[in-house]
Amino acid sequence: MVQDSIRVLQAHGHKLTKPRRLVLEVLEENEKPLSPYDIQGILRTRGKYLNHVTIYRTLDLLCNLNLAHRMLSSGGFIKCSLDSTEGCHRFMVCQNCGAIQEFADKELCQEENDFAQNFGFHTEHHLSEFSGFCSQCYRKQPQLAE
Amino acid sequence: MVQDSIRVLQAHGHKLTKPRRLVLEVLEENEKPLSPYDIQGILRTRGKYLNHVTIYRTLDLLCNLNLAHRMLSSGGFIKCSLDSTEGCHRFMVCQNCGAIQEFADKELCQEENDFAQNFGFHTEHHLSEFSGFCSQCYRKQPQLAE
DNA sequence: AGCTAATTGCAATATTGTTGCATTTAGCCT
DNA sequence: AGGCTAAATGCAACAATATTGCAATTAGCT
Ligand SMILES: [Mn+2]
Ligand SMILES: [Mn+2]
Ligand SMILES: [Zn+2]
Ligand SMILES: [Zn+2]
Repeated sequence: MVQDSIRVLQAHGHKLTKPRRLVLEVLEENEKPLSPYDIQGILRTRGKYLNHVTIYRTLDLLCNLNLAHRMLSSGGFIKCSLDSTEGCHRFMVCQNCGAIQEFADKELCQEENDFAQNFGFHTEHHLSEFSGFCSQCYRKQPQLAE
Repeated sequence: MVQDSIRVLQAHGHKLTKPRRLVLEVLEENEKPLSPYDIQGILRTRGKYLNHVTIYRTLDLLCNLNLAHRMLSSGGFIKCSLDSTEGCHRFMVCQNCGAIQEFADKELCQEENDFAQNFGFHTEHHLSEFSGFCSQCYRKQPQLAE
């Protein structure tokens, strides 16, 4: 919900502006990653103009608050679809249809922390992207996954 | 070793050219991620000029062969420091000094695969970046990690 | 309603990435 | 060793993405 993001935004002392609400709305509606200029384009088709600088700055802010993420695979931005996963953001990216599913798992985090600990590394944040095939694409075109 | 990468390169039917060797050497020497233009700059200080297009194309190739990776955190490229980890590339990134340590773990992969399977997702590749503090930075400035 | 720090838009610039095509070259074959 | 050719490079032009400083606007407060 856009409303939830707005709450977080304000809880951190940021203002709720029209541009920020518009960007949040676009991210909310799109399950696939969007570039800053994608967002600008989508808004333009609705008669809403935002300067790209504003969009960049908004996305920066949202990423800092973990309300959005930048995907490694595409470089585009996507809304964080989970709450209270501070420090753990995991994505399954279908290499066929591009669909993205975010998930989180405390046990996985724990195991990863332990593993890194062996190197003397103290983990604060976990970020991962698994690429493969979503259930639909796997069923439809199993040969792709050979 | 640059030599190892060259072998992989040739095993896939690609030519070993001067530009490719130069890029491999630069990646080999630098433990931190470099952008294409960084690489060009480094080479220039040695009197070696490479067109940026060539560097882009070389990095593309190296990434496709899993001889290099593009880091999520910085966007820069870094040499893959492990062999035979086809489909699994994990990094610990020190948020203080920027040092990067690559590692891999089959068990972790298995658990992640199983987890994704619950969503009907068939995982092919694992990519992850953990950010935190390397042993040195953690010792020196424990307050940073609070 | 008025105040003010935060935010936005604008303009200019910088950086990063792509494409088509002529030239060069690595690896192979005499 | 010298020639052949597909692969790779460099160049030029362009396209897309990203950053900065500053003046104008505005959200959230009193
Ligand atoms: Mn998230
Ligand atoms: Mn690797
Ligand atoms: Zn799919
Ligand atoms: Zn460190």
